Amino acid sequence: MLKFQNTLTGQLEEFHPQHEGEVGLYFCGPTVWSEAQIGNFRSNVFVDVLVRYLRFKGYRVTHVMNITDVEDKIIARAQEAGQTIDEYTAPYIDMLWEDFDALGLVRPTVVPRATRHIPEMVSLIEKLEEKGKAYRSDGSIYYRISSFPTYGKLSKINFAGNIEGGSERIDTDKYEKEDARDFALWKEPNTPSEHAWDTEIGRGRPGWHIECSAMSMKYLGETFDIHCGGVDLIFPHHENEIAQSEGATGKDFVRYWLHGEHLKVEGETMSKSKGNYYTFRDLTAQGYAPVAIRYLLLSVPYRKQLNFTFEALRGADKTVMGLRDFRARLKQARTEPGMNPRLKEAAARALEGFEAGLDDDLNTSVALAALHNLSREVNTALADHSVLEDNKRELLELLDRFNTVLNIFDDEQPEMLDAEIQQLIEERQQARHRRDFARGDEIRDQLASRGIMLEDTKDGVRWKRR
RNA sequence: GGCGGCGUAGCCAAGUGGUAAGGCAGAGGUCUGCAAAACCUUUAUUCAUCGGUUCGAUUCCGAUCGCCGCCUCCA
Repeated sequence: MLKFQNTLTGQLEEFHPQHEGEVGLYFCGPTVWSEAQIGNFRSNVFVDVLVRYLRFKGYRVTHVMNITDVEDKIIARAQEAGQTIDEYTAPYIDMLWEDFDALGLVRPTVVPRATRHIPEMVSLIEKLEEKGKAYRSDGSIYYRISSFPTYGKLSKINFAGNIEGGSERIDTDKYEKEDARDFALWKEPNTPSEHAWDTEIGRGRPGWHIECSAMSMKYLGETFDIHCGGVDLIFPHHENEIAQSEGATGKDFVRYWLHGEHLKVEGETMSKSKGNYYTFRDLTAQGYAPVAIRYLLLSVPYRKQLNFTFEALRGADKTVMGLRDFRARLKQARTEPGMNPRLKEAAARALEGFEAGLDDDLNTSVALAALHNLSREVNTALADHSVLEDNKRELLELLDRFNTVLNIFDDEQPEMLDAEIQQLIEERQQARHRRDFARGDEIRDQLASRGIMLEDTKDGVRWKRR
């Protein structure tokens, strides 16, 4: 039984989608004004595993990830560069998809862009105005929080006590707001020349929060199943989404709120000033494999802070290699007909452990342990040739099933060798038959320098690319 | 100041009121012409510290120390 820790209720709850067999899921995607850093990708990997596991369980998933391509910083920077908003954001969006592919992230079903959904936002704001939940001030439109009594239910922030303590941070003079907590739904242009949209509610640009409310409800309905994001979005972003959406529809907005924890780097906050700020490309440029980064990011349950260290990343790299070699070895194994009951049982146990782990609020650590235990048992069996034909088939199918969720085995293995390399391997075999080990080692080193690692076995020679 | 999370072997970490998953690294061994790979064995009497509750706590409670996050636009 699949269970999630729901931020809204603070409880571990059984998951039942509102429509049998179908799941609507929204993830607050990136703001495309700079290159994303690895912490962003931890959230992406979390959502990726979540979507993949829901599909593994047989659900049809509509996976929506927005792109915030309009925002004050974007408007300002585009203007500085003399570019349109689309021109300014295009390279960051291209980079996003390259990183997505490299990390093996499944593409979302729908990727709405804020700039393409201004009418939806406008009509949502109009609806709020009609209901008296929004007001105009100084050319902008604000949400009236006093009209939404349950404000704070997601973040559990007690505003009665908080306003007193933290009020210095709110510059009440700057905004003509009724209440310090009120937030902008629609902002008037700062300057007449600034990029803005002419709409029924005036000239301006949307507030950040309204984007997600408008786009999620457009594609998933007024009530949908799962909304994900990083913990930092709980307040105010998701709290405001609830206020806007529920204020407008009068219905529950989201049934399960799941929030991913942040990343620490070498035990500290990642920040540019500390020099420990890394983008995905920083790591791949240092030679770390994307799949190793993926493995490290998914190896710790999403609700736990993950301490990102280079030692751990190197470990992840070795681990992924080991698993990949394990599958390749199993694939190449020569087997006798039949089924070894011990291994059949091991496979069943692995599947059970894998599902039990992921069912428990997506505990990937436990799921991976099940895979590693299977790997050890099968490796042992491989060593004494007790893997039989039916086991091999069943185990390979099982690994493929696991991989639909984990996506850590890439199929690099049986690509065609260059004829030249093939020939060298053949030549080495002949040299070894002549007991000419010097020549054999020479060829082995030659291949190694080209990234082809040889492995001598009783049955012949096995190779792999490194 | 208010609220929340965490502190488990060299590193990343799971976990539970009944005696410590998994990965990486380390040590020894098997195999091998040497390697590599693989396999086997091994690596925390102990879960930040100090108290308390309990027959029993790493797991519950309290205090202390340390780290991280949120408290208006940062995954």
